[in-house]
Amino acid sequence: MTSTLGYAILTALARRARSGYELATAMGHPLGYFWTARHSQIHPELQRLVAAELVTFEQVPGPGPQRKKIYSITGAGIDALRKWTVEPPQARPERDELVLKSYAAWLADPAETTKLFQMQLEAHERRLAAYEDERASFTDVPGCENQRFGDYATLCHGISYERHRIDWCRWMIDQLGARRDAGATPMTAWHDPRPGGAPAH
Amino acid sequence: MTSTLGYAILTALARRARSGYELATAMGHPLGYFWTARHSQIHPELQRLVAAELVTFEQVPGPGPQRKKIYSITGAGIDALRKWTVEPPQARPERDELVLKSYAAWLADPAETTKLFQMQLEAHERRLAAYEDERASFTDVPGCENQRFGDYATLCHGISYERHRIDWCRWMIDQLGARRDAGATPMTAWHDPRPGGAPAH
DNA sequence: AAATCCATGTAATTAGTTACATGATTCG
DNA sequence: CGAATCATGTAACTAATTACATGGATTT
Repeated sequence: MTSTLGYAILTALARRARSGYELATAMGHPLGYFWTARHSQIHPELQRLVAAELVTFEQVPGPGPQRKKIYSITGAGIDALRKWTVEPPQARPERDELVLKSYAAWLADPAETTKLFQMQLEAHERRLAAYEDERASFTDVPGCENQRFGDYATLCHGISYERHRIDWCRWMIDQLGARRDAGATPMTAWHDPRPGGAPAH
Repeated sequence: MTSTLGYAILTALARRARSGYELATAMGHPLGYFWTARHSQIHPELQRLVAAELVTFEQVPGPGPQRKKIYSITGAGIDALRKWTVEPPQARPERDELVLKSYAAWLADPAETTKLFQMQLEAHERRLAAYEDERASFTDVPGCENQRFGDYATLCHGISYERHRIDWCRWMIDQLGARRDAGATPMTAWHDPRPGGAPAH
């Protein structure tokens, strides 16, 4: 019955008890990289989770109008989360505006399209660098029963995703700059660099 | 003013005129891989696009209650689409249920989590094989001013994406099976296979 | 005769964003 | 004293899905 947002909140509370405010800001890093919600969505969802007895709260004094609530996950909450974790995710329809733009790119000015992909490429490169820095702060690879395994696994996903995006943006930029008569680069050279030598990242 | 769905429809109509029904089914392949909508969303959006004069329609007889409408893009529609294509996409919050599950995986039974990732891996492998088959049907790489460039570019994106997902799922499965005491595999060996030898795909 | 496809629309509901509303504490 | 932070909530709106509603043509 619980929505995916509900499970995202349970996932966060399983790590430690938090206030609704903390949850809303935690939907920044690292949870926000793969699930986000505003406080206006979080507060009503917490009320539903409390009603379902998957979560409880403890009222603690201020700051603010003395009404800070610290939410924690219950035993039933942990059980529900465990079950949900191993169930196949419900298929979400893909909606990727940049890919859509690439599908319409034949209509646009190649120089302008190149600028767009250049900007996107740089954004992905910045994100990749930040993720790699963060990964470097791990001295060991946490075992899968360790809470920190989640941090590491999602970081690995982020790094892999940014690299995929960087590869594709670079290929797009190359295609957009290719002389029509000289023949475009077949994608294989870009996207299957594993066996032999490859363009350096 | 036009929504992204509006531009997705313009992108489809720029290729050829279609009925609302055809648009709804075209949101299957290939457009559906990066933008989808149901007919209940498409029909009202078409009405808005007609009102904005970005699209016109021609009523043609049946089948059905003699009210089939063939929509085509106008000159103003092409202009609007060209402008939109090179503008930076509006940031969409990431929502990835599988990554969220990986973040909660430390709580779940590793054997069950492995099953989940194994299923996901197989689905990605099937999709990759289908995309690669489709790519093989291209005898040349279309130039970026060619309408078919859009098909090729989005196909390349799909192939790159599926490979990234396959890499990550395999790494997850490996981690979940790793003996805790023997030490987990550092991600670098999986995710940075470029310079040296790498596990075969 | 029934099922499926072609074809277009509206209504109800859920998910999510933006804006509105309030108020104490802390830092500069 | 003003701005930022901590803190919780509701209201209005947009986006999107599911369900409701209709009906002719074609295939089994």
